[in-house]
Amino acid sequence: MKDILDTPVKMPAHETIYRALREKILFGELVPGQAVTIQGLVNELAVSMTPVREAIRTLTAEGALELQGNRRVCVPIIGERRFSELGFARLSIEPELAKRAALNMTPDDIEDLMRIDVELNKAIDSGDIHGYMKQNWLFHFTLYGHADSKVLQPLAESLWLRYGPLSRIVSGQYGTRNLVDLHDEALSALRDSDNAGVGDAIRGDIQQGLDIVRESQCW
Amino acid sequence: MKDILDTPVKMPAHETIYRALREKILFGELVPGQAVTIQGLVNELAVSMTPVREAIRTLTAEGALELQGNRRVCVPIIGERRFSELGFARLSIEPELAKRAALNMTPDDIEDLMRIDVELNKAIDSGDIHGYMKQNWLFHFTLYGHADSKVLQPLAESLWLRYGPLSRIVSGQYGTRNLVDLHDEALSALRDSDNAGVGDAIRGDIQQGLDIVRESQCW
DNA sequence: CAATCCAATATTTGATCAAATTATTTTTCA
DNA sequence: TGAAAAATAATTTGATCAAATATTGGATTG
Repeated sequence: MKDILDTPVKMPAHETIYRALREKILFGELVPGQAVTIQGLVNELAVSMTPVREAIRTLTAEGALELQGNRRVCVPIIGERRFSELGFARLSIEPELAKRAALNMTPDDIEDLMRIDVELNKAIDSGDIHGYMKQNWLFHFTLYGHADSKVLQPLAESLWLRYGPLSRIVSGQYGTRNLVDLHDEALSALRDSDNAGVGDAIRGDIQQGLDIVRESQCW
Repeated sequence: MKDILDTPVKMPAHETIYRALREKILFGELVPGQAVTIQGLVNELAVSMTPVREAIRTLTAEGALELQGNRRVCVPIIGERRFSELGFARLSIEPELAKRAALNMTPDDIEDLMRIDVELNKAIDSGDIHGYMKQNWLFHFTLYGHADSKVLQPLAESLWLRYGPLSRIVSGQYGTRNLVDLHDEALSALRDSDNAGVGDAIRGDIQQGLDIVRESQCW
């Protein structure tokens, strides 16, 4: 019989490597165009090739990395065309995910989200770009997590992996001062159990972010 | 300097393995719940572990395979909940993809699609389920291919990888006799350069398929 | 029924080979 | 002779394999 405490204390190396790389991409530590070499990671992380290869394969399948013809991989460069697709997909998936999440959330869950929003605003006020990136991600995905979705959530994660580096560039250019979001509207709708309203707030939040990136013309 | 003929004659082993497995899942040769072991593939395909691991990682990231807690992998079992998500995502992505594809298609491209539709109908008439699965996939994805989409198309492929096994089960239960589609409507809209109409036809086609699977209650 | 052992399987490593990039040298032509 | 192009060598990187290690699930046994 399985124990209730089902926490696997030991994580496979490929999983560890995957998470480390993923974080770097998601929060913009790796810039678009930057090469990611297997051997480089082998040396940097003191592990063997196979788990590194697996981590890279996973990230590549998720769109976070891209195979260049010559069997090299790099962080993809997003042009206007792909940005448009990314925006369409995010607007199609994430509001629905938020709506489905709202359906399942308890007052405690909402408080968790409020705490994250507080941290987020602190990061904005202090100009901490990495903190902003992280808390913003955390806000969206602790929300989405409550949808208990095995299909839509991975899709959203894949889209954020591609959006992250772009967003990081824009934040780096303009700082965090004039960043705004519709998280308060989302939280307010959550408290009112207005599920559709949560979806609408998230849609607005995404649209706002997309507009900022589009205006910055970083391609 | 590089030659104009840049055709890589040799494909990496992990790519070959990936494609073979992918086909089997896509066209229902592997049924939901079926286990996929690394060693099994090593013996079956007479290759080494590393490329097999990579192929499995890629398919897992695409949702075509699923990690069971105990580091085993199997073809995922789709329940009602996930089916609903799958349907929502397909309806959100694929009509848009079709619309964008229509924008770029020449009369020759449309003829290619008509030829595929002829083959598809032959497969239906002869009760060839595998042929039906393959030609139906081919119809949708040669269409989608013209959208030249690096974001939406991979999403659609990922969704089909999960939809395939389900669709195969239903076809196996009821045969190909009463299968219908809206491909003629799509082709007709294509000939009229009615891009939105192409999207609508594909939406209808997908909805029809979803309804059939839902009615069959295969969970 | 629980603890322990065993077989099957997954994970990781280090080594080897092949391909691609970069650096260097040689050749060619004005 | 000098500069650009071509060829070649050296280095880096990727792909594959086979062996060693670790984990899991089930059988065995007390």
